[in-house]
Amino acid sequence: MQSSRPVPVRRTSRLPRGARRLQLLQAAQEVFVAHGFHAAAMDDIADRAGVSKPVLYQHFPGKRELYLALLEQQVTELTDRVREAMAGTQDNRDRVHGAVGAYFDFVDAEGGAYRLVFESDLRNDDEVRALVDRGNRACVEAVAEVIAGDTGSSPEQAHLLASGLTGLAETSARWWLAQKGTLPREEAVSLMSSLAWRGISRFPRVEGEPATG
Amino acid sequence: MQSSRPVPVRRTSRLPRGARRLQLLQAAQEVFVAHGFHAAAMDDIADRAGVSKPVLYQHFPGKRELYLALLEQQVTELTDRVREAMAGTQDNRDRVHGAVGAYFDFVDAEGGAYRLVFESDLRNDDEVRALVDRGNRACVEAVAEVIAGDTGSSPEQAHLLASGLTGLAETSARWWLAQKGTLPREEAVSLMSSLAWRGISRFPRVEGEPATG
DNA sequence: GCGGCCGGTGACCCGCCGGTAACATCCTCC
DNA sequence: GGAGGATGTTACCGGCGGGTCACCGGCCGC
Repeated sequence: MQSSRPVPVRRTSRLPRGARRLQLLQAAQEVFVAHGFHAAAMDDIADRAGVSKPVLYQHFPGKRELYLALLEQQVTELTDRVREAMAGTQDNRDRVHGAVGAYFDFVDAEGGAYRLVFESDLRNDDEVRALVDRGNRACVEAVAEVIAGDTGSSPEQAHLLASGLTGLAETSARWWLAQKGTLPREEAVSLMSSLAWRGISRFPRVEGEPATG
Repeated sequence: MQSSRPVPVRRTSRLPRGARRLQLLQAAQEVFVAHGFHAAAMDDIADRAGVSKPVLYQHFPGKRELYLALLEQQVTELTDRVREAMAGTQDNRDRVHGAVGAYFDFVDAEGGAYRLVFESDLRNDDEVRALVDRGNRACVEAVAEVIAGDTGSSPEQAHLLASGLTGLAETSARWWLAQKGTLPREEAVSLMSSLAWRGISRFPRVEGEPATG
């Protein structure tokens, strides 16, 4: 009963520029996450998007720039989550719980995009290194500010402590992800935030903060 | 006054096989550390050793194998340091201090070889990933054993806690290295081991261990 | 209904780099 | 003092993959 027009369902009908760009980013992310930067070929990405290679170059100047666009997204994603966790409360115990949770959520996000940030195989590229470092420093800074404010630590000490705590969160989140299934998220987050909190609370001297279980 | 024999001081006189092999490993490590696996060319390594490329292939079957040999050295180096720190005392506070110190020393070793382990850009290679993971797990395991023994934690909890502590040590060590000069090693290690110890001591329930300042 | 243009394609180019083949040199040992 | 086997060298190959060129086709406005 329908018109029997041939229209043989092109694998991916033509897309307006904006939509195509998003689809390409999606495809590129999947490939980069799965294989890393070096093992990912532009042909792979184009194939994954059901499109030919020149289309990629109509939207991005090169492989590296495509990668950088995705990386920046994820770096921003993580730093936002961490900053929100730190700014969202005045209770330091909650801050720790929230920040640890932020790392767990980031790592657990659909698609494994965290790999771009934590397992990039292009860190020898100056721009990539700068981007990743900037994200790291932003997270450390957010934590260090509170530490410096609430303890007698020097800025150098506060930053070192903060880097340790972010490392604790990142590493345990990744461990939990790898062992997924053995511990529910909430239990893992609670466990690790307890560890972090017991460590950092009442450091050198706190300005009046109850200890916690 | 000397004999005017031409003998134009060969850049590197011939070497017996064993010595050459060591020299090549050294040169390769320098190049891999400086540029990572992908950006390092076999020609670079050969040049660095003052030798031509085929010599490399007389000693190693390929670039990947050369890299793996170096990587394994460093993985072993780290796990040995950590295991020694855990086995070298019965005092858990000392264990924490020693283990944190192990990470700091590893990261601070001449040549920056730690990058092979912590910043490898070949983790998408199965064998590389397996090697790095094995090292990580060995460190986590060494720490988790003590935690599981001295607290009421389940094995899963103990391993998660241990992974967090190793992450704390690794990340803070690398931060300290990057900021080198602002804090002396002993102060940094003491600070971070205090943080870790305050966190982990008296976890769920310890079997009788004094808290520490 | 047709010209232009936007979105898309197949085929190609070429530089880099891992890996090798063929040849040179020197040291040893008899 | 010369055969033989290490040790090294020069010159080359081949393919992988990033990046581009010339071309196609259908839809839109006149």
